Amino acid sequence: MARKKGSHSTITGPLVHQAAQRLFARHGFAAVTMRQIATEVGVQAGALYLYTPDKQTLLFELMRVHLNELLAAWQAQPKQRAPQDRLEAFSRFHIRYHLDRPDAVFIAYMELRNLTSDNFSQIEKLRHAYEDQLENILADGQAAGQFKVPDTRLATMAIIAMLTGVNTWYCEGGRLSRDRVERIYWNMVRRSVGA
Amino acid sequence: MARKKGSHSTITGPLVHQAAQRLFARHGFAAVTMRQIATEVGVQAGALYLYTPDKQTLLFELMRVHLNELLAAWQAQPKQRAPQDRLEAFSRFHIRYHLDRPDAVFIAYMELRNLTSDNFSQIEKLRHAYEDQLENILADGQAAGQFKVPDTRLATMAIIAMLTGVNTWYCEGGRLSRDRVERIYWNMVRRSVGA
DNA sequence: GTCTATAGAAAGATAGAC
DNA sequence: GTCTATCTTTCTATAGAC
Repeated sequence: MARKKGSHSTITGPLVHQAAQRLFARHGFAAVTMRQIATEVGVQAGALYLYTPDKQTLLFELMRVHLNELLAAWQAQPKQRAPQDRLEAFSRFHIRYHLDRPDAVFIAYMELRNLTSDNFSQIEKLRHAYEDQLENILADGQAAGQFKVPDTRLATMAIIAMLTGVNTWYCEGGRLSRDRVERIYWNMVRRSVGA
Repeated sequence: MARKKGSHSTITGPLVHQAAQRLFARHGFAAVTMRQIATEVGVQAGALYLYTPDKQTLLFELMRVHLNELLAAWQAQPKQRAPQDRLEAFSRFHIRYHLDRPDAVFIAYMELRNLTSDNFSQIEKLRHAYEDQLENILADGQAAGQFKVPDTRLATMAIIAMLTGVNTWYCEGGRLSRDRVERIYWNMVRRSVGA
C-alpha cells in the first residue's frame, strides 16, 4: 500500500496536540484511545508515537503549555497601580482568556487525577503561581485598607472558582454578550471583597 | 475452591456502590475497571453484575441518588422568610453538605461526560432543580429590592461555582475550621449580591 | 450468592516494510 | 514519516459449576 501523504512532521505534531485536546476535553483522558486521536489527525495509531513518547506525556504537555501560556498572557497585560484596578483587570482577563480556550481549561481542571505524581507536582506548581497573582492583589488591597478580606487564600480560591465557572454555562451567541458577563462578574467580585 | 464467604446480598450491594464511588472519584469513571471495584469490595469481577446491569448504570445511580438526596436534604432544612436569611441558609447548607460528601460531589460534577445521553438528561434535570432553589431566592430578594442582581441566572451559577469550589481546596483539620469557612463564604456571597 | 473460566473486543505500544 | 501487522495486556460481560 502506498502512503497517503508526504512528510508533514512540522504540521502533524501540532495537529496531534489539537486533536488530543479536543477529544480529552470532550470525553475525558482515560476514555479516549490513541486510535481515536489518530483517526482525528488522519494517520495511523502507530504514527502518533513519532510525536509523543506516550499518552501520559501528551496529557502533561497539553496542561503544561496551557498553564505557561496563561501565566505569560497575564504577565503581558498592562499593569495597573491601584488594587481595585488590578482586581478588575484580573477578573476580566481570567474570564476572557478562559472563555477563549474552553478545551484547554477543561482539561487542566478535570484531568489532574490522571497525571503521574511527578507530572502532577509540576502542574500544581504552575497553577499555584497563577493563583498567587490574584492572592497578591488581594493582599495588597487588604493592606491598603481598600478590601475587606479576612483570609486572602480563601478569597483567592473563591474568586477563581467563581470566575472559572463561567465556562460551564456560557453559551456563545446566547442571551448574554461576553462584555456583559465580564461586567457582571467583575461587579460581583468587587463587592465580594468589600471594595 | 471453596467460596470465601456466605451470602450477603443486602450488604454487598451498598458496598459495591461505596467502592465505585470512592474509585470513580479518585481515578475517574473511565479509568476504573470492574476488577478494581470487585477487589475493593472483596468479590470477583463477575459477581458485580448481580448488583448492577453494567458500569454505566452504576455511575448513573451514584449521581441520581446523590442529587435526590441533596434536594431532599435542602427541602428538609428549616424554612426562613427573609431573602437574606434564605440566602444564608442556602450558602451554609451547600458548603456543609458538599464538604461532607466530597466523592459524590466530585463525581456529579466531573463525570457528566461519561453519561449516556438519556442518563445525562435526567441528571441535568435534577441539577437544574437544585439550582432553581437558589435562583428563586435571588429573584425574590431582587424583587423585594434587597439584592442587586442584574441577572439572577448568572448570579446563581456564579454563587454555586464559588461555594462548590470549597471542595477543591478545603483540608479537614487544616488552618480553617468549617464554621469559619462557612462564615467567610457567606459574607462573600452576601456582599456579592449587594445585600 | 459467589466462584472459576472464558469469550470477544479493544487497548497501548513496538517492529520493520516502504 | 507513515504504513501494516502484531505482541501483550487488559477490559466488560457472560456461562455454568458449586
